[in-house]
Amino acid sequence: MLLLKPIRLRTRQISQYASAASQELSAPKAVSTTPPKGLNFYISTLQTRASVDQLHKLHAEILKTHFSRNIFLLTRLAHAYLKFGCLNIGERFVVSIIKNPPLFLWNERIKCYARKGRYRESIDLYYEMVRSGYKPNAFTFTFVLPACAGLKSVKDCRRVHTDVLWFGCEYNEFVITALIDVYGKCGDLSSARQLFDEMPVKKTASCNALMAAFVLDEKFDDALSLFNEMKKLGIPSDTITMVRVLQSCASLGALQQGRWVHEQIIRTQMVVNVQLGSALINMYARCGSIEEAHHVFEEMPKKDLIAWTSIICGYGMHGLAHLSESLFLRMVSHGLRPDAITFVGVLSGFSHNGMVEKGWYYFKKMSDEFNVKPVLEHYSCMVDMLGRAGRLNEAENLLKHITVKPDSMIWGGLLTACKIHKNVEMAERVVSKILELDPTNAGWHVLMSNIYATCGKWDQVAKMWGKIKDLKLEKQPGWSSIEVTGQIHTFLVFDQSHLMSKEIYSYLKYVKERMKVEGYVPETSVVFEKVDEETKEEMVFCHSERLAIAFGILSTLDGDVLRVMKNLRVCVDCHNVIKFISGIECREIIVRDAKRFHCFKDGVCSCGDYW
DNA sequence: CTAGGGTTAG
Repeated sequence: MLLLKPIRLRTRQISQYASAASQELSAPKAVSTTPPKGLNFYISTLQTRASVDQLHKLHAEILKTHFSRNIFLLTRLAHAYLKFGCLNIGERFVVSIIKNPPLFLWNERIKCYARKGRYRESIDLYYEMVRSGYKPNAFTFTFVLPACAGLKSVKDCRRVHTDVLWFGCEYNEFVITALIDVYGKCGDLSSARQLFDEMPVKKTASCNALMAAFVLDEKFDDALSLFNEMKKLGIPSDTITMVRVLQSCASLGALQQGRWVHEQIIRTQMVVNVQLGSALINMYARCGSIEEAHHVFEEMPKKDLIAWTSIICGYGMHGLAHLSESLFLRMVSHGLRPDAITFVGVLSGFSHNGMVEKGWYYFKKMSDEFNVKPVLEHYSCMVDMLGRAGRLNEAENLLKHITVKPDSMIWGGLLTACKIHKNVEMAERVVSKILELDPTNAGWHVLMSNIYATCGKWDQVAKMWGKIKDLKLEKQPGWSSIEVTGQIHTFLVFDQSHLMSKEIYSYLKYVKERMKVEGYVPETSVVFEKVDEETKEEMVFCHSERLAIAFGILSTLDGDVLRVMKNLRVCVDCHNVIKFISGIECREIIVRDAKRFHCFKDGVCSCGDYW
């Protein structure tokens, strides 16, 4: 109690000085006649400086007074510089003048390093501080923990976490939220969840942090249940919550839920800022409704680079490369500078449409005109584009001459092209490169064995599968999902676990018979195992996308659009069957595969059978 | 004298 009084007195004193100072500033002539300024004047003026420039001027003024060696004032000055992000100047003060900085200055330094992305230095400074005998407080932890997140360092995170307990900050909600965030970003979801569960009072920010952890770990269902839980508990959602929820809907392909969230945003008159707008565009695009994505885009009052990039990528994914290009040109005419990601969107769009010349043109334009240096992803688009178009030698040549080190994915694009164009010789060359870089991924072995199978080299196929078995590699199973009345249903290959399994299989049988009447022969070349023709038919018959679509047809109304998601690429036979179903059922069927969208309507697909 | 969670591709 006794301590409070002088502090109150001092605050009043400072504000008196401050108002005197502002009067002084509005009457410039009076400067020479005013009495010398006191310490309090400088301290309060320091807090009101709006720019580094103003701070420099005040600094110069202080150096001319007898306060030039006043540690208290210089500490505040260093603090003010650090608040503006002037790390070098701030640090110079600490090194040369302020030998024993007070806690708040340590905190500000740790924060400054962390915000500049110099995470290691931020964390090391924290350790140095503790070693020097300072007691960190809750502020310290909320500054150093994001640095641990930046490095994704669980080791540092745990060490700091023990300090949180040791110094008694484990009940501070800011600290807990920061801890949830770091554990989430480091991939330790269970620690994040445990901290969250033990929180007595949960708030919006802590929910958002856990939701981010779910999304990062691809636990989208959990993210959505947490969102529902928030509503039940009466915890308000904000734009950050909505961004996370929309990301989850986008990943799940849950269009109906996404639409519902959009309605909520409109109903609650939430401000649609660029982040939320981009998240909406992305959700609609990735859920197969490019029209709605475009609508959101046009309605956004302010569009930044990311909003433009989102819609450009959206059109690219949907195989509408000409629209993607015209939006790109519109963006440039609005004076925005495209970045590396914008070009990935544009180039991948051309790649899906086989527009090789346009692709090359933009690839050159990128560095010549926009000063964007090509990185691995751009080369990857070009290799896919050339390879898919059958220009395998050009693709291989490009890969040999790039300045960056190719990864297994980019070689993988070429390997896929080798499969499409049945070039075993190049494939063998390519796969050896891939296996040097990524020897334990079963996917490459499978792909290579499939290439051997297309050419009838069954002894080699057997050899590849032998390797998979010897190395105990696991093949990624194919799955597809579909949203029906807001519920996501997931199917695996051969899946018979669904409640409507019987109906699904008999529907598919019916489709097959109708197709056979019209002269359809199952495209069994996609089955790469040496089994008889009948078994092969059975195997493609049970592909997951087919099960999902059959279920969709059986459980929705005539004319409803079906939207299906698949983790791998669609096989040729399924592509034929889906085209047929879209014709006989008069349905629009939109399938999102690992790379792009296929929109089936009236017996044809938007990809023009090029994928 | 300082606080936590956010947008785009592959």
